[in-house]
Amino acid sequence: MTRANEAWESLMRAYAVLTKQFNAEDVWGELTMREYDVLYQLSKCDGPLRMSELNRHVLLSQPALSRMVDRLVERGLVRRCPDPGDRRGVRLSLTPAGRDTQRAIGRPHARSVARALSVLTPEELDQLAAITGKLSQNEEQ
Amino acid sequence: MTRANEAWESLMRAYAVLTKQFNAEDVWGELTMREYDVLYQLSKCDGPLRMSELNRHVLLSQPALSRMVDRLVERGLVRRCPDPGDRRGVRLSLTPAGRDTQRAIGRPHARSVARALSVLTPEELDQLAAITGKLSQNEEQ
DNA sequence: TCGTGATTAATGCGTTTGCATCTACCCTAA
DNA sequence: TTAGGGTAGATGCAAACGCATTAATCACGA
Repeated sequence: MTRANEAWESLMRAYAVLTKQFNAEDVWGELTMREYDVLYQLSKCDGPLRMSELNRHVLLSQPALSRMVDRLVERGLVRRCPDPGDRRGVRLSLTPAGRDTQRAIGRPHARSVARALSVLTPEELDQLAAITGKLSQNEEQ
Repeated sequence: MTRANEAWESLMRAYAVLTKQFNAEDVWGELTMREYDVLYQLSKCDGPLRMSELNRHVLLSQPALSRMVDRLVERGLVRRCPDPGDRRGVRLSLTPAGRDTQRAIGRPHARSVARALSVLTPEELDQLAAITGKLSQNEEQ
């Protein structure tokens, strides 16, 4: 077993353990964690986001994301507008209600995250962010 | 945004990007990535594994895991035996065919992993493993 | 011994997912 | 201008998922 494989396994394990822990917390209200993730990704970019761009950051297949956006639009949390420059495309953005919901859930969730990662030193947090950032950068081989 | 939150987001992003990348590789044959994960977890422990223990390491709800094991048993890859010490429990282990399948898929997948993580130095790999290991250790708050 | 609460895994059921496919649109080159 | 290949996102459908609940067993104290 190489070092790379051990590192990946350890990363997966941390992701699984922490995700389960966060999911068990009682902060999600009317959303699932996956739905929150979509709202969060949209909240980060001020401008509207393309479906395909959003799909790159979310762990869902393209059809699953398409339908999840359907539901979020129906619930009044997300807006789906045609892209003026590309009539195939779609521009997604949060509605005010969507932004409120994201914030209301994001606050306590951020506290959970901070608590779970409080076992790390500030240096380790920086190292973790730097290393994982490097990993997601070279998206294509 | 605290350092902890940035680190967690970066970790999530790396997990999403790499998972999608691995999933797109043509190495999974008759298994899904989630099914492979179950076989892999079983392959790591030589002794039989309890359902609840396995569920701790896999990103699936308890009922979903129960039914996935059903399918894997039906396909002859996993054995489900009663636990002699606790008649509520179940002991899971790989069949020879399950072990073969895990190895056949694990080899090329391990190469994909090594390639994807080759952007990191050996020191970074060690740091990543150490830090994520620390994260999954304090499983309970 | 018995009863109460906790734990383990399975099942009913409505919802969500992924795969394959489809439609609509973009883009380049002949 | 138009044909052909590529890309964006939606849809049909079977499979898989999560939530809530159940059945069976354990464990401990009265």
